[in-house]
Amino acid sequence: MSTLTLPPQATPAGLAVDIAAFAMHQGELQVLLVERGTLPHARTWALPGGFVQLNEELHEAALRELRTETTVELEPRLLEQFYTFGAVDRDPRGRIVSVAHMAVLPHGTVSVTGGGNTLGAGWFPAHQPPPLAFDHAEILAHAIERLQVRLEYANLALEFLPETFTLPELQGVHEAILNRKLDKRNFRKRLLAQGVLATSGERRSGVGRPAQLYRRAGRLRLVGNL
Amino acid sequence: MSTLTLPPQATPAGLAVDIAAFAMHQGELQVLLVERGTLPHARTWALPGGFVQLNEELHEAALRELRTETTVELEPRLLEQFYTFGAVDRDPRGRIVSVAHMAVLPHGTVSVTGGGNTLGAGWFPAHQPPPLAFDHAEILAHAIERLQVRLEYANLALEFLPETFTLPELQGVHEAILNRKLDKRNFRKRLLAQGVLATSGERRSGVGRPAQLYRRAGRLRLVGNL
DNA sequence: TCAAAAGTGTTTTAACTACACCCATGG
DNA sequence: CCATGGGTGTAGTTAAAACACTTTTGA
Repeated sequence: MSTLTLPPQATPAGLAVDIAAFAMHQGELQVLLVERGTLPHARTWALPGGFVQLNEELHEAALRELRTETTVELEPRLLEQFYTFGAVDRDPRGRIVSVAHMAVLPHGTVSVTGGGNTLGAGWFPAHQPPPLAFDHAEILAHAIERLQVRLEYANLALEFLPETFTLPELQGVHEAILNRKLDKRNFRKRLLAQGVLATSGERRSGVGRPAQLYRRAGRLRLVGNL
Repeated sequence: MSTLTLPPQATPAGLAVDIAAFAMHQGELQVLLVERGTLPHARTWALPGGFVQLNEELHEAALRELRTETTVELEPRLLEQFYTFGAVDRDPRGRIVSVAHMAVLPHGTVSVTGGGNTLGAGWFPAHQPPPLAFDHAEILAHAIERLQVRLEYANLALEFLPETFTLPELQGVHEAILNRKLDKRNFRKRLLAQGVLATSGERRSGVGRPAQLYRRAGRLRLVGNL
């Protein structure tokens, strides 16, 4: 597992992945964090992540770390590498380069428990995270930025919701990601004009007037590269 | 230089950088390639690149490789990491992960010669490159995509030009990067409305009517991260 | 005076913003 | 009947696209 035929001029560095995994809970954008159980930064919250194995692809490593460090029940709906953090001094253990990924976990992904070397796992407000280990605060900030960019031209918000959903729910996802309020009428106009939503006939009961249910009319998203 | 205190679970991989360095020549977007002198892919054209040293930042490694593999006279005006290519089988020597960078070399960067392990270096049409080693064709394609995106909201095209330039020259840079023709009147309107150009008084003589010279009125670009 | 390249305006269209009231339901 | 949340339309503004002729210079 550890034998390697690198050329002599290659100075091996530690290769890691970190994952900023997002979900919506209580109408808020939340990020999945783990409490580190080992040094450095023991008992500090961090993004889930770990070292890449020699025979696995980067996004496979990200998925594996998500699954072993936190018990999330569902498959991520989107997993995308967004930047590689490689500052010489970012990890006191030596030169460790982290390929940072952004993941979207679908609706229903709620209970998370620690696993592997972590003391625990939990959801935290993505826009106001607790103090984080290493350079993970920076990584998280960039992940949110990328999430906001993706929101525009992929219809990424759908990934946060169950198969059928109402327009106010969808608007809530957009607002939580962008961290600002949107105009109801303009939002509906824009989304419906895209033609990617189909009405799903039924209605969902609540406190006030029932809302029209929609489902996606279009394509799927891929987990993978670029 | 090669001693490292990585934790035991870290499986060291080779860490490399590759650079897609662009410049404008003869009104065409060109990319800097080197002819490999060593196996694998000896005598094949490739993006300049190489292994990152343990004590250097990723963008420093990219600059160093640019300088040692190709003799380029000038500093790049922009150097930006854009994606990390880490497929298990992308390099026959073993697991080597490449943090790909995009660079813009300013006007005047013309003569390039090989250096280091390369047999030679030269400029090639970026949109129609020769066959490339490893996964470098894919890397180059993504670099061009990123260049096109950056063109919009950074005024990146200025980086390809000397300090003073004419609007037709600037339009030519945009057209070469986007690989399509633009409308002269709309281009001028849009660029001048941005207010980042200042007239530079003088005029440059040529075949037809002389053109107004401009210079940037605004900010500088940084070499570095994000 | 001709060739060659620079320069210049208007109209149409699409997209985004701001903004206030009525509707359907459950309690 | 009232509280709660869902649903609807218009007018103004801004940004982009299409489109053809005149001006300045050197040869």
